[in-house]
Amino acid sequence: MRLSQNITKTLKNVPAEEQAINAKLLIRAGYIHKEMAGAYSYLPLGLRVIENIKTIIREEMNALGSLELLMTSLQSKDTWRPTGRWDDKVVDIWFKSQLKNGADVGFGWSHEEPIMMMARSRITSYRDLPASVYQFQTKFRNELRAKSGVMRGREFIMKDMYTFSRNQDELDEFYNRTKEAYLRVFERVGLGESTYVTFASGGSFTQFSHEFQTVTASGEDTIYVDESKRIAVNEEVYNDEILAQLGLNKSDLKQVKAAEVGNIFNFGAIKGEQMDVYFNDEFGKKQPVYLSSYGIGVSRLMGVIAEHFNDERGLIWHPNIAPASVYLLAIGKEKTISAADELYNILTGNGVAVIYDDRDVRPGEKFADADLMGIPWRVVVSEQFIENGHYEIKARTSDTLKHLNLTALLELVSDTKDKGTSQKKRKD
RNA sequence: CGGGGAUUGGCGCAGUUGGCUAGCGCGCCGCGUUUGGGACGCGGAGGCCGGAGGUUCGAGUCCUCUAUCCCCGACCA
Repeated sequence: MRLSQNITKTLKNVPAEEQAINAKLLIRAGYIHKEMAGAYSYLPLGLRVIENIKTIIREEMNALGSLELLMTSLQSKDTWRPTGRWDDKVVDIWFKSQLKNGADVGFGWSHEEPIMMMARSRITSYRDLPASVYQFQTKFRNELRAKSGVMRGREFIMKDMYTFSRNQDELDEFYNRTKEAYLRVFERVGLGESTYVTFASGGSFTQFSHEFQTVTASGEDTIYVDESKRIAVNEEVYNDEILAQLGLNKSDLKQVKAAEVGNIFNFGAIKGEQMDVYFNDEFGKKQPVYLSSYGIGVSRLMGVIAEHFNDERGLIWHPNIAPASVYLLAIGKEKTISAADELYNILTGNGVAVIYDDRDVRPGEKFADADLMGIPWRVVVSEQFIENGHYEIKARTSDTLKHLNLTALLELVSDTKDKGTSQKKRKD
């Protein structure tokens, strides 16, 4: 993209109402716009990050054999009746409204019940199982208090996956594969080292659910991390008995703040029984469908990453999710500008995402914006090096300047992104 | 939902014990000089002071109500 065409401008001042680092940086750099507390729009740059995160998740979910679909945001009251979760006293974060005819509708805060309703008439035989679907959806949750920028919104983007299984073993097998896939997702967005599989409350369904918690000072949860085992325990289930059960020693655990970026649930047969979703097994016997559900907060993930990777100059995106790989600018007049135009076309033609700062402003401003936006590579076309066909290149994370010819430049900026799932790579 | 803080051009802020055409910085527009880390000069535009009601000769400033935002806590399937 040409920066002269971008609708946003970077800001020197942050709106005073934003305290969270993620919101400050994302707003200053032009990634998001606040509509109201807990509701943010994704501007062109922000949307690119969201889409890049989604692409990674999509690849990993597809590799599990799950199929993408898209459910509705409007939900019927009847759908939620069997489990009692339409009741505001049971679920206190509902947004609700009425149709013109007076019928109640809810705005989806989860799609567990709706997916079961959908499955009821479609999954009728053991031959239909196992099956898995996922979606990227806007969820609505009427939080009493929105906070922390995009980390706890009333409207947010979530990837939710639902898997139907014939029995507990089959469910567990998928559950464990998904756990691995989730770890790959967090690895690929750059949070691998600071994200832990965390034992958390399983609600009324199982003893535990598994959360994926990223260590960050702005996190809302307190967890106890065993760094060598790469496992953590949420404080909500932290006690001697459970530590013994998990084989963890109190002395190995470190208490840290963390943000929940993913959560996976094992519902067993309960949802199927509650919602009357049964199938006939090979003996013609009626059996409940086993359900498991898997969530990743996509927009929250962007916030956590922004919180996690930044410095005094601004954001620092991992190459896999950055809105562009290269921030290109020319210093000088006609000659360097036309050389930069040419380089822009070459890079773009080679599939490199480029933010081309073609604005008529001084270099210092462009450097500052390149840093604030957090683009992995900064490429400068200048008179000094144009003669021998060299470009100046600098990584966002380093102060070292390199001078490379076109071939070397292309190689460098294309190499930083991974090319798909590690699963895919193995198959190749 | 309990407690605390805030609301004045697009953004950040100032505005004394109520007083005259509500200021400053950033940003924006025009002209010129500039061009390797957010340049400078000159000239401009832009404000129902969150909203409603009240006190007063006079309200950004005082009173009442209300809305919104932020933070701490509670909540978070």
